[in-house]
Amino acid sequence: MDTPRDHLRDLFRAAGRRLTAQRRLVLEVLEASTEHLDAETLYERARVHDPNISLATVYRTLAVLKEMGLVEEHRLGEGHSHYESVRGGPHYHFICQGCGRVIEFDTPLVAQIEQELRDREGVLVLGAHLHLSGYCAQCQQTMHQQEEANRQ
Amino acid sequence: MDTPRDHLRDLFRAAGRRLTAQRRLVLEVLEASTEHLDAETLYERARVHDPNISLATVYRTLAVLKEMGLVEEHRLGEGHSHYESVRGGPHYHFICQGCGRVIEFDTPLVAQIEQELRDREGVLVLGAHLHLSGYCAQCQQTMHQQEEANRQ
DNA sequence: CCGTTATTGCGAATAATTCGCAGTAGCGGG
DNA sequence: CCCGCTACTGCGAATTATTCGCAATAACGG
Repeated sequence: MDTPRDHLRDLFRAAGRRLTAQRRLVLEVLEASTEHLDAETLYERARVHDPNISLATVYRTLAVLKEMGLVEEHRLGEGHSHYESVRGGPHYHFICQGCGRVIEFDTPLVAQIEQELRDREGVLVLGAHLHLSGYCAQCQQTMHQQEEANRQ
Repeated sequence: MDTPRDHLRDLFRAAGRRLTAQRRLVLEVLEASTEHLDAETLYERARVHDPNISLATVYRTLAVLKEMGLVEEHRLGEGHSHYESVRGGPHYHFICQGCGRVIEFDTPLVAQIEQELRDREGVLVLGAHLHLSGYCAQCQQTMHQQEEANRQ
């Protein structure tokens, strides 16, 4: 029976790459977090376990993991990216323009859209990012209150 | 009866902003293109009509237009953004990881997803980006051929 | 036509990511 | 278990994309 670790090494071998301590570490840090981490945060957390790891390696590792489909990159409107390990099914994001809060959700309708596009265009869909934006319930209320205040 | 130009000025006035020649130009360049332009390209094209316009102004104008909802920003995996003037309905993108080709499409299912989220979370959805990726029909074929070649 | 002040152009500053290179370490084979 | 090949790493410098500070300019309401 395969241990998860062996399985991981096989994945790398199959991709013609080497499973290094740094790559394992980056992946572990990502999997240990439920949030989406940016490269800098990831770097800091990884450094706790390996003070010698470099930021460049973090970036290079993220690129590799992304290419292997183990990690997903999100660009939520800021200047930098956030990364997340791919487990469970795909899921999508709503980001509040007021407070920056991110709501994650899932829906089978995206798969349906992929299906449609596959049928219509003959494409092979490997990844899907759905990024809604607007205002969360809380911020909508805040805005209404401000409007009333301005009207005085 | 309003001319389109007057209408544009009103839009800016309503937002407490001024309609300058540069802003008009950036918008015109964007509307004249069917593709998504990045800031640099936009800058070059704008310079044809106004050699003095600066790249900083292009960026600032894009930020304003985006805030006003006249322009949409797309981050399709590269290091930089692409911009597109908002006309017609919303539409979504598939990008081929092989050749970089972008297929635009539309589907009412996204509106349905928005609806669901609105009902479930009480959020107000203002923008939706759906970004699928994978391989186009052509690149899939190319890949199969390469695989066979490697097998020899 | 005037005054206020948003906007611009310029070049410098930042932020995020990538690169070049010399040294290190995976891992397949003996 | 050791060797050799070469992918990978750390480092600091280089790029790329975008933003900022500031003095000069120009929109537009009155």
